[in-house]
Amino acid sequence: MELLEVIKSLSNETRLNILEWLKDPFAHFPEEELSRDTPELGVCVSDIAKKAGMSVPTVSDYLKTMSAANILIATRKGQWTYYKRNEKSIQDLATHIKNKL
Amino acid sequence: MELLEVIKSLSNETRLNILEWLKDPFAHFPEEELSRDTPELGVCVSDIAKKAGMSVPTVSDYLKTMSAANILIATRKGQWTYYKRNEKSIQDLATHIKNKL
DNA sequence: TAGGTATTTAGGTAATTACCTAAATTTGTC
DNA sequence: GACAAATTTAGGTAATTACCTAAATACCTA
Repeated sequence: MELLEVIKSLSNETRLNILEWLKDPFAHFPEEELSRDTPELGVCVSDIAKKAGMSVPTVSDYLKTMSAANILIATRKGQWTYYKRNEKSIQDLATHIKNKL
Repeated sequence: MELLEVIKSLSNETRLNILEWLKDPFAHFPEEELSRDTPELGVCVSDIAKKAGMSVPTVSDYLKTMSAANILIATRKGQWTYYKRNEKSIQDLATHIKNKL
């Protein structure tokens, strides 16, 4: 785990919000958006961008940064890219801070 | 705890290094520097700046940022300001990431 | 009060990050 | 192949962060 990269990927309010929204997508995104597709893959870029109130390219880049840091998992399905949390990496981060930092 | 403020205070390589050096000062700073004063207060600004290879004002500002985020504890004694880790806040951060993020 | 050391504050420039719009790419459908 | 939708890439500007030097402040001791 590249601690600095992970921390940097979380050092922005919108990115931190996205991570929290994805903890419980049904609480944060309209049901009709989620149920269009397989919700276990996560939420697609444009739905997240809408929720964040930011442009799609900006949010696309945020999501890419977070999945490069391994905090999110991206799944391409057709023309959509879905993002969900990488729970293992998030727990690894907590453990690393607890024991090593 | 202001999660974003804490994360931002850690989102820099030098600041992250400082936090690690302070975990075991005797392993990272010359003994004669530490023993000049009461080591339980931590390490003074100029010793940390020397170790980091950066200017004193830059490091002074880094340390201020980290103690504003409550990750370090500052103690002024005479003309020196000593900094040590705030172990409780670091554990709180780990717990917060584990359970809430 | 004078002078020395440690630190902080001020003020500057360079690098990075935060966003945007426009253009290009990918994938699905007719 | 042509068109449409979703995403990504490119390229730009504004804001923030990363540093520095110089100046100011704090505290000690003679």
